[in-house]
Amino acid sequence: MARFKGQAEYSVDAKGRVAIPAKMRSALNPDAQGTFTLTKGFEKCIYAYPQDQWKIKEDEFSSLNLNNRNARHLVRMILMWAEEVSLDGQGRISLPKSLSDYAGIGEKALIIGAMDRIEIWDQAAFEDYLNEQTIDQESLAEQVMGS
Amino acid sequence: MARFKGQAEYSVDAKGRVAIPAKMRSALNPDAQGTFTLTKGFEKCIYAYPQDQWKIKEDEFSSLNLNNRNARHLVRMILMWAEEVSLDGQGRISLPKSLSDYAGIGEKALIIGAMDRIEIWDQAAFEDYLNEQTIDQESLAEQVMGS
DNA sequence: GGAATTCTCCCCACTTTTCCCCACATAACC
DNA sequence: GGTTATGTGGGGAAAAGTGGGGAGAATTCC
Repeated sequence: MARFKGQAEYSVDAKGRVAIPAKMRSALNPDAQGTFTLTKGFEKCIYAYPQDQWKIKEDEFSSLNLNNRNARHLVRMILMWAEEVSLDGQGRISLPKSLSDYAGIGEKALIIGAMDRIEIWDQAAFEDYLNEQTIDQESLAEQVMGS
Repeated sequence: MARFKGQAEYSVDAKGRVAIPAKMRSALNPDAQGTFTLTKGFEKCIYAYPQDQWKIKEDEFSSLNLNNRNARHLVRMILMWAEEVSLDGQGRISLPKSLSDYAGIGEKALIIGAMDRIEIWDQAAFEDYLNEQTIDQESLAEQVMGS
C-alpha cells in the first residue's frame, strides 16, 4: 500500500492544473498507473485516492447494506463527486471545476500526504481549518492513541 | 532496535545540510538503509526516526479508525510534517525548509541521541529550552521513574 | 447540417531546485 | 609521522515545477 506523507505548496495554473509532488508520485503503487480518483473530502478539501486504493474503497461500499437508507445516501454522496484523473507528462492532474469550487481552491494549493490518500487544500481554507481546531496535538495524541 | 545516545554540535551549511554523527550512523539498523523520516518534535526541534522505526509508527496510524474526526486530524498533523531523507555520500541529511524553520535552526545544530530517534535542535533554542525547565533533574527522576 | 467556438489533452520550453560527486581540512588512530 | 576516517564546502548534471502553444474532440449556435 502506498503511504503518502509530507506537504507541499504548489501553484494552480490558469488551466486548473496542479502538480503532484515528486515524492508522492514515487510512493505510488505501479498498479495505480498514474491514475487517481478524486472526491469530496470530509473537510473542505479534495481527496485523491490512487486507483488501487480506490478499488478497495469501492469494495467497502459494495459490502455495505444498501437496503439501509443511510448507507445508500452515503454511497450516493461519495460516488456522485468521484472523478477519475490521470497524471500528464509533467506529473500534474487537472482539477474538475465542481471539486475545486467545493474546496475553494485558488491560485495556491496545499498538497498533503495522509496515508492512503492525498489531500488537496486551498491554502487559506487550510489555515481556517487549523484555527477551528481547539484541541492541542499533545492531548489529541493521548486521546486518540491511548496512553 | 537502534538506540541512539550522545550529543554533538555540527554546523549547517548554506544548503541546509547537517552531518549525522558517525557514532549514530554506526548504531543504525541496516534495515533503515540510511534513510530517516523527519518530523516535528513536541518541543521546538526535529525528530529523526530511522526508516525501520518509522514503519512501526506508521503501522500504528494505519490501525486508527479514520472515520473519526479527531483521528483524521491527528494523522494529518503528524504526517504533513513528515518527510523522508537519506544520508548522502558524506553522511549528511538535508533539512527541509519547513522543519528547519519550525525548529529555528540556524548555523549551528545540536544533534542529540534519544533512544529510538535522533533529535535535531538549534543550539540557542536548546539553551532556551533548558532554561525553561524549572524542576531539577533529581526530582524529575523521582517523579517520572518512581522511587 | 455545417461552421464557429470552447474545452481538453498532449507536447515543448524555460527556470529553479535538488541531488550527486569531487575536493579539501581537521581530527583520530595506528 | 603517516594513514585513515570524519566533517565541511562547493560545482555541475539531472530532475522537478511552471507556463504556454497547438491539435483534436465536443459543444453550441446559426
